Amino acid sequence: MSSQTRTRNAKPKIERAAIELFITEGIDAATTRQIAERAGVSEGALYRHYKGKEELAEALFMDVHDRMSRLLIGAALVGNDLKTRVSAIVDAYCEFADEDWDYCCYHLLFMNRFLKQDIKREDDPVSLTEAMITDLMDNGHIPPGDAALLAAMSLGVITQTGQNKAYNRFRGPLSQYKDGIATAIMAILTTRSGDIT
Amino acid sequence: MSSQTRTRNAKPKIERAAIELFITEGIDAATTRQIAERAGVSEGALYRHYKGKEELAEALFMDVHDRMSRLLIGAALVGNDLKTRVSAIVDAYCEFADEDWDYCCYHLLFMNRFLKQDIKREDDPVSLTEAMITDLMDNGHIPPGDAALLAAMSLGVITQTGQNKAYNRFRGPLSQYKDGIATAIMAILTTRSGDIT
DNA sequence: CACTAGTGAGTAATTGCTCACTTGCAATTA
DNA sequence: TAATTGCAAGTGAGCAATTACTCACTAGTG
Repeated sequence: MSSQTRTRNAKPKIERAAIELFITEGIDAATTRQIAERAGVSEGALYRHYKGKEELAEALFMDVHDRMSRLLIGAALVGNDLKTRVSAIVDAYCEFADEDWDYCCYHLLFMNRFLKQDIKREDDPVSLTEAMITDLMDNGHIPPGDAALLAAMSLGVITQTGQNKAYNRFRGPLSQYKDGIATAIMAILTTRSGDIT
Repeated sequence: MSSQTRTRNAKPKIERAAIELFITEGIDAATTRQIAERAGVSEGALYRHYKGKEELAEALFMDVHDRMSRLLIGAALVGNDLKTRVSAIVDAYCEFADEDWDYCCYHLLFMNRFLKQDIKREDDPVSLTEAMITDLMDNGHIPPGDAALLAAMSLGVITQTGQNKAYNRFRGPLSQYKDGIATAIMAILTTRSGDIT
C-alpha cells in the first residue's frame, strides 16, 4: 500500500455503512467485515471508535432515540393547545423521517432490541408524550383519561405509519400523511368511551 | 444413557423453548444448544422437525401470523357496523394475547424480521383490515378516506399497546385496555380532517 | 421386525476482535 | 520556513471461540 493514500474520516463512513447493513441484513447478521467493506475502510478501524459491533449498534440507536426526545421537547414548546402541539410533533417527526430515512428506519426496526432494558427513563419519548398528555388534561384541552394508554396509542399511530413505509407498503415521503396522522391522534385524544354510539 | 427413558414429543417442547428464548435473547443470539437444553431434548431432535433454526423461527412466526388473520376474518363476520366489528377484533386480539402471551409477544417483536419480504399478501392482517375499512366506507358506516393509512393507524393502536406490555410499561392482562383501544380506533375511523377545530 | 423419533459427539465454517505495524497531520523547535 | 517528532487514526493477517448442522447409532412403538 505504498502510494495509496490511506482513508480519512472512517467514523462517519462506518456509521453510515453500519446503519444500511443493519437495516437490510439485521444487526446480528451483518458482519464487521461487510461493514468495513461497504465503508471502504479496514475492519480494525471500527475498533478505534467503538468497543465492538454491539456498542456501535447501540450508540447509533441511542443517538437517534435522543434526537427523537429533543424533537418532542422542541415541539412541545411551540404552543400549549392540542392542535398546535400534535401538529408540531407530527410535522417534526415526518420531516426527520424524510430527511434521513435510514436513521429513522433503524430506530423503528430496532426499538424492541434496545428499549427492552432501557425502561422508564424520565426523558424517553413515551414518558415525554405521557407527561404532555397529562398536561393537556390538567389544562382542560382534552378530557381526562389514562395518559399512559393514550400516549402509547398516539405514538402507535405514528410509528405504525412509519413501519408501513419500512415494509414498502407506503411509497414516497412520510409527510404526505401528516394531516391524516395528526387528525387521527387528535381524534384519539379528544374521544372517550361514551362519545361514540 | 442405558436405563434412562428417551424423551417423547420433542416437537412441542422445542417450539415452546424456542419461543421463550427468542423473546428474551433474540432469534440470532439464542443458540440451538440453549433451545435443546431448555426443551430437555437433544440438539439433533430439532432437525427431525425443522430444516434449521431459521426455518423453526419462521414457521413459528407464520403460525401466529396466520392465526391473527383467521382471528380477523372471524371477527369481521360478527356484524357489519363499525362498533360491532371494531369491538370484536379488539376483544379477539386481547383474548389471544392474554391466553398465550409468549406467542403474541413473539409476533409483535419479530414482525419486521419476517414481514419485510412477505409484502402484500391478499390475506395478511394489514390487507384484511384495509379491505374491511373499504367495506365500511362503501356502506356509509364511516366517512370516505385513505383506507390503507387508516388501516395502518388502527393496527398501530393495537400493536403499540401490546409493545408497551412487552416492554413492561403495562402490567397485567391486555384486556383491561380493550375499551380504550376500541374507542381510539373508532375515533380514528370516524374523524376526518375538517372535524377538529 | 420395521420404522419413526431421539441422541450427542464431532466438524467445518464463520466471525468478532487483537495487535504489531504504518500513515500523515499538527504542534514544536531551530 | 523547514525539519523533527509525537500521536491519533487506519491497516489487515491471523487467532480463538462459537455454533449450526451432520451422521452413525439407538430406543421403543405398533
